[in-house]
Amino acid sequence: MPGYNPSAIEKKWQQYWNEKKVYATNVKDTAKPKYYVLDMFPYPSGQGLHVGHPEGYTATDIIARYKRAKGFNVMHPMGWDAFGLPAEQYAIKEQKHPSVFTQNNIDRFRKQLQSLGFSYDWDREVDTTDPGYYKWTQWIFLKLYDTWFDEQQQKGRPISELVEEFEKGNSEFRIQNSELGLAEAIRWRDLNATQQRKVLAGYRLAYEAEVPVNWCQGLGTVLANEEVIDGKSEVGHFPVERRPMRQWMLRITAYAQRLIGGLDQLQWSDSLKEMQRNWIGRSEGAEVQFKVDGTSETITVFTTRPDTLFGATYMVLAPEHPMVPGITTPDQLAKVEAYRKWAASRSDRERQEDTKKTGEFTGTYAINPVNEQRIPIWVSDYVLMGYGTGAIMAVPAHDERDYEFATKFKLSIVQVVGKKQEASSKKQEVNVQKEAFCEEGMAVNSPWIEGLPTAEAKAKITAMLEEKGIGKRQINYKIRDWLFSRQRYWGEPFPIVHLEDGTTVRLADSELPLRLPELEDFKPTGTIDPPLSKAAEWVNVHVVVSADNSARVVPPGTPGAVKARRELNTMPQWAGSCWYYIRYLDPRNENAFVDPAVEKYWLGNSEFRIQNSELNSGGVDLYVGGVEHAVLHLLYSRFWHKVLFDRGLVTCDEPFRRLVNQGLILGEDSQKMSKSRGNVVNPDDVVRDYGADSLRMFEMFMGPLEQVKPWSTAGVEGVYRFLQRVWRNLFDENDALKIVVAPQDEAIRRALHKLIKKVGDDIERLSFNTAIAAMMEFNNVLGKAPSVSREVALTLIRIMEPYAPHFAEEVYARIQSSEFRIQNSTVVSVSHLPWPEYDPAMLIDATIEVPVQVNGKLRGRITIPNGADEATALAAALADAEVQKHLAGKEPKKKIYVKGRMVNLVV
RNA sequence: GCCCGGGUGGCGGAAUUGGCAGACGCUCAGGACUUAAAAUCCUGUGGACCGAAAGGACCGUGCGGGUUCGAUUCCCGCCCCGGGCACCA
Repeated sequence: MPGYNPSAIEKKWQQYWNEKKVYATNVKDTAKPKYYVLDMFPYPSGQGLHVGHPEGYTATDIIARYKRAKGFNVMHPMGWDAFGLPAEQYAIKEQKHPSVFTQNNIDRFRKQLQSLGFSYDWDREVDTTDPGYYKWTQWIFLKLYDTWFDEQQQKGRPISELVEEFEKGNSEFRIQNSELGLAEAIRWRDLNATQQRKVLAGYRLAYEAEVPVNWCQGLGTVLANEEVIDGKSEVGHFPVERRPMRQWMLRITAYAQRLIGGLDQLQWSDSLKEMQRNWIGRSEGAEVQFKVDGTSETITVFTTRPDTLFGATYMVLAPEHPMVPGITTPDQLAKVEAYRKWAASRSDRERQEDTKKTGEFTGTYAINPVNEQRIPIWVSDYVLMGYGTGAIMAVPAHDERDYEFATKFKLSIVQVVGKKQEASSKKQEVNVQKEAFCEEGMAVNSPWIEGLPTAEAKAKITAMLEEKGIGKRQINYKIRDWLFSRQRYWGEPFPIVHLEDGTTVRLADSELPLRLPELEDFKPTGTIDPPLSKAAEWVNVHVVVSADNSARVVPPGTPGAVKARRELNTMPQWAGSCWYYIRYLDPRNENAFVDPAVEKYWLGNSEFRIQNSELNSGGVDLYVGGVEHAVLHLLYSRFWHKVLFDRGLVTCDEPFRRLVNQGLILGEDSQKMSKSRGNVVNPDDVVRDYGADSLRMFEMFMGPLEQVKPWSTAGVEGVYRFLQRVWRNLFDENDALKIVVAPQDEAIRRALHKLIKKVGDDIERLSFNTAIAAMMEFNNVLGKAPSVSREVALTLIRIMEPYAPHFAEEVYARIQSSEFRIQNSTVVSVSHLPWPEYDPAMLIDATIEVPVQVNGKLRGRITIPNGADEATALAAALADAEVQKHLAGKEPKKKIYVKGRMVNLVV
């Protein structure tokens, strides 16, 4: 059957591209500017590909193909984030090893992706479950383990440098460890090895801690804060409870300021940056010390409104605050203890759902340091131990929560902020007895800062507190350290062993990868013991520990060997995806996680800057993926990257320079696609019925990439018809090429040059839908032409290639073979043609049509020479019959000519 | 409650720097081809008004106001939708 037939051509070209490695990247071709375009790492689920996947993947593929044609060295890889719960749970159910299931899924996913004609360099494929990959995940973990954060320099430094600082006895680096109760004057060399390890453990970016964690019984593991939504697990929606457990943590809080600051230079959407800022939650304020009346103790509170200090009429401690038992009076003790028990029994969920104020009076008073007033100290669970100091000064006049509490427990409310007086406006009443006034304004009833606007009042009172030694400026963050261990089998094992003295040491690099033990039964144990506890032989080892605290596993009886137990937890799924974009650059390197020269070219931010670009081109140039990773992957990954940067292992400080979130594709009924609604579209079916090129084109034609939009089968047919129409403009009813060698008429050549410019500009700004519209428009014009020249045909398919690569390749091959035989040895591909240049002169028409308005309303059109001056244009406008009619003989009092745009006459 | 997006025909959307609102596609209607249908091609398709017709005049980008010769675009106030955060002091 003649005509455009995708099923007959697509497989053929996919195979050709694969065999000839048409899209392989030469990483060392550093003479060219680089462009790194990345898709978010897919989890190869058993469900296979969803129509949402090709949306982002087609967008990046268009960019990749376009940039190659523009002379860039393009990195466009794909791989698998393959560790994780679904495969493990399925494997348990099916009594198979998860690796088998994972490999099957990967094969299916790869096949599906290849059926869409993406120009990935498949030789760079990575798989997080491959020991050749996770060796380096473990290696990076050890870099975190071997790094401490220097607050002064705001930078991660090698732990060996901390040891040097300790050895020097530098007073700025006091040896601290609460467990050991070390004295001020302690010298590093006086500590034994165990003590030294315990001290260092308190500084490492990867550390173990006994903390209240999110335990999810349903998943049999703990979860990070970011993985818990409304008290339930993000995966599977199982209930999550607070439970103290010893777990591995990553000190992401140390990087809070850098993670916020780094956002400014990124080309990300405002909403995404805002989500990260909110999650990190920076608050500027002050810490203030309150004396406890009748004792020598002080309570430190954190406030963002130090200007309201004069309005603090009581104080609240979190129920878990360590000072509560000590300060509670004997007659209140029973009540306070009962309250503490009750509060402890409440889950996070209950707390979130029920925000009614509860609490008890401790019987004790504090002294407000600014006015010496005695204020009662209460205990209430509306103050959280995990934020600030776990204690607040309550200012009910200017804080809604405090107001609610004060009203309920009949505590006094004193106004210390009023509305700003503005000369013209009437003074509006603020009645803090009726309602808290939480806005900024002007300090009142506050001797030190009377009459000052809020911002100034904050600054002044903070300075005064610092001067008097009763407070200081303080910045707090909401973000908590990242809980990094999981009680599951299918993840990276920690390259860590536990010694009998209760300390941990790392494995030496030469011990990596630490492979997962083969287990018959890798089900969760039903307790907090991870499945790896079942691998007794693997767990119990003998090691030799070197001076730098790294261990090598040795046979028992080796001189110097000591007993050790391996860490039983595994890493969370996020570990592998934190750095995959680096591994793609050098995926088979066995000696380094990436070759430094390769890293510098592809990610470095100084030497290979794109010419004439104001933007710093370091990192991945374009990253496309779903918004669901806003505070998970994207935060974790930035954190790891900054640590690697600090340690000199990568040369740019942000991994993803420009990031775009593709919008969700809804079902044809504008509802979320779901099996239960029966509105799920399977890409395989679309490819079968219309071909990959139509699927690709339609997904781009639906609307702006970032927007949520519904699927439309009629719309797919629309772009399919478009491809057929292009085909028919080039081939006759017997598929004989009908293009001619004679030059094309000028009107069409002009339209073509405009199209070249339009499509290029639109791709640059990711406006793929308008580029397709322009191609359609051009093709409509072409269809009316008596013939199509070879030059026009080649240019058109070159422009279409990023969108419809199989189509373009087929047409190109037919044009080629009609003219000369293709040598078998050379790889011929339309993708090797450079992007066409447009001739600026061809964009300018000799005459232009300009609308003429009278009093702002469109009344006529004039045709004038392009570039005509104002006088010419106005004369033409005034001479126009329609315009004359509306002027009704009146002389315009104002004549406006916007060059080449329009004329407006005002009468 | 707070923060960030957004609101344009029957539908998806376009209008890039304040300058012809509705490009392009879908849908629908009419026509050509055909014994017929499909496919294909052509014409029309924001609303309402006057006119037999050619044509003419009006309204229109969530709502109300403002700036401007001119506003989908800028400013103020409000309504609605989507997303995020939420006792974080």
